[in-house]
Amino acid sequence: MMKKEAIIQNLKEQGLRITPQRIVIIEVLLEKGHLHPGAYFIYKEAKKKSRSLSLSTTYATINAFSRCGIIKLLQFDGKENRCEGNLDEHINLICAKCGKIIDYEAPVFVDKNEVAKKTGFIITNNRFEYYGYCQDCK
Amino acid sequence: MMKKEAIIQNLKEQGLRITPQRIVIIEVLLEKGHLHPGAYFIYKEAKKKSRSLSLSTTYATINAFSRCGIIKLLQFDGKENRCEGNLDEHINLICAKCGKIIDYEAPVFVDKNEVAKKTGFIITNNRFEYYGYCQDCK
DNA sequence: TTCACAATGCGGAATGATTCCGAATAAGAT
DNA sequence: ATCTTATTCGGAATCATTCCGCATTGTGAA
Repeated sequence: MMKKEAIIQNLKEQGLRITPQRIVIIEVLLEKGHLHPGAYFIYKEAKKKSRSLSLSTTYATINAFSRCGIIKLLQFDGKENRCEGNLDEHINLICAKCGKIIDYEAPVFVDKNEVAKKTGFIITNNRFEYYGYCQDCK
Repeated sequence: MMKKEAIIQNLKEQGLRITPQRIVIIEVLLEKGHLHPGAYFIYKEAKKKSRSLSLSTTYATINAFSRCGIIKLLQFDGKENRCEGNLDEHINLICAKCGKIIDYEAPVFVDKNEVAKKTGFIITNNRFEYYGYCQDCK
């Protein structure tokens, strides 16, 4: 994940305004990003620093950051969605019991040009996950 | 995907009862499984054959089939979940515009034993997806 | 075949994370 | 300092899915 100043610069270049709310959310993402935090967790953490922050602003900010490529949203049905700061192609190991998400660096050898040639499908994004049980829960 | 009789046999062995509702849903899955249908689509199709079928039964049945390993559920936040009959490890190409899902057979070179050794994580299930635009939508 | 009973089906209400709304506020350019 | 418009806020709305209590029905045993 980028440094705070670089993120702010990035947002400015994309025409987004830098607000106190967005700054505290950036800080939370930098401090807790490795936990793959959900919106509510981010909201709670950020609210400690900026008392008047609302949940809907947190959602709007997360979505804006995702559109800008600052973070990636991991969407789950029935459960909370989660934020990811590691934008490199990797596999997420997701514990079915405690919900912990572990980044596992492993190159996935798929040739995107070959996918396009075979199927006509243009790849813009990916999602690789293994479900199971983490060390603590198995 | 298995043949109808094999699926019924499989369900019986796992202690599930064979009801008319379940039979028509099996039929729809066999006929339309390649479309990766959602619960509502399955409900609509199955209702043509069995007039009194309810949506909640359709959900319950899909969940039961998923638990029995007949199908796999692809869960999406905000959108409908989708059913998958292809239980082999493969990558789904998901069109961001029309929602079409294409099966792409490609071996993923991850050694599950090595994952367990490195991280202590026991893999039970997987989800590999590429998002982008299909031939018709790009 | 009938019986018994747990599994299943049903419709409708509840759920809950997320989005939407309109009015108030404030960031950033001139 | 002023103006424009993105952003914020709280609460209401959304919507796929699950839950609820009660009615049916599949299935094994008698």
